[in-house]
Amino acid sequence: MPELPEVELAIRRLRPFVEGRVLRAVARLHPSTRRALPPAHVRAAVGQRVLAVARRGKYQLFELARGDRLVAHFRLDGDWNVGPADAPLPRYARLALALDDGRRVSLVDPRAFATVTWHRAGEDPVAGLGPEPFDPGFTPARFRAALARRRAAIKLVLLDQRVLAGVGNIYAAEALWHAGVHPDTPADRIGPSRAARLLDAVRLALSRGLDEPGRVFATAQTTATTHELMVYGRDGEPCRRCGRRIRRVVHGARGTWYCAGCQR
DNA sequence: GGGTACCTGCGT
DNA sequence: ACGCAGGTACCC
Repeated sequence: MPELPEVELAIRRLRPFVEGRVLRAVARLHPSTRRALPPAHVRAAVGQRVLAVARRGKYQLFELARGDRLVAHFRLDGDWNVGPADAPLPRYARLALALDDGRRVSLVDPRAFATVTWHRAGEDPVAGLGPEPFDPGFTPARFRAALARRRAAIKLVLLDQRVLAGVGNIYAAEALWHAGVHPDTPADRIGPSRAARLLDAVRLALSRGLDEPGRVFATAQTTATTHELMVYGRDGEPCRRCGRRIRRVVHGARGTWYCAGCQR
């Protein structure tokens, strides 16, 4: 599932191919992309140069020459494929951008949940989105103040993109494990020191997703390699810190995995 | 705060 | 053949 780290890595791979290129055509290949991007918006985007690709949370912003933007969101399993424009489309291609150098960027998305939308210059396409987790201005005190306004389970609050941008189901569970915080803890009962620990844990969990795969990383209690998960999806397996069986519960129709031994 | 829709592959 | 998974928008 693409969360902040996977989206960031996808953008880094894509940038060399699209920055500076002109969009020659946009093909909408599925009802989902036809709904999100009507013909008038396709016409507005075609012919423009892509100046840059930026990320906000899990959103990808294609900055076009006239100041408007195409904004992509991978949702559950979107990804980019880059290839020659005359090659067969990849399986599950839902949208294709033809570039002026003969290449084609395809949005590959089996479940067709991903969206690409167009936004006029001056419009904020990500209004209401919370701070970036790695923004140095996002301090533990600000994080704690945001949590203090919420009574819901911390697991749900971490997923709320208005509180923090880019954390999804996987990294929320991972961060709570790193911080030793129980997922059902009411957010407003997390004090300054635990908030600071949790913000560090969010950053650690996201960093591991951004890291070179297979790199060894260590905490005080554990050693693991990057992209190895501590709790997510490990129902019934032993906790890597204390050995207790990882449990799975459901929060608002979404699985949460945690260790009852070391998350309080 | 919960419920539903969107969509398709996959596990059962 | 059935039903679940999941991020977000939109319903109340």
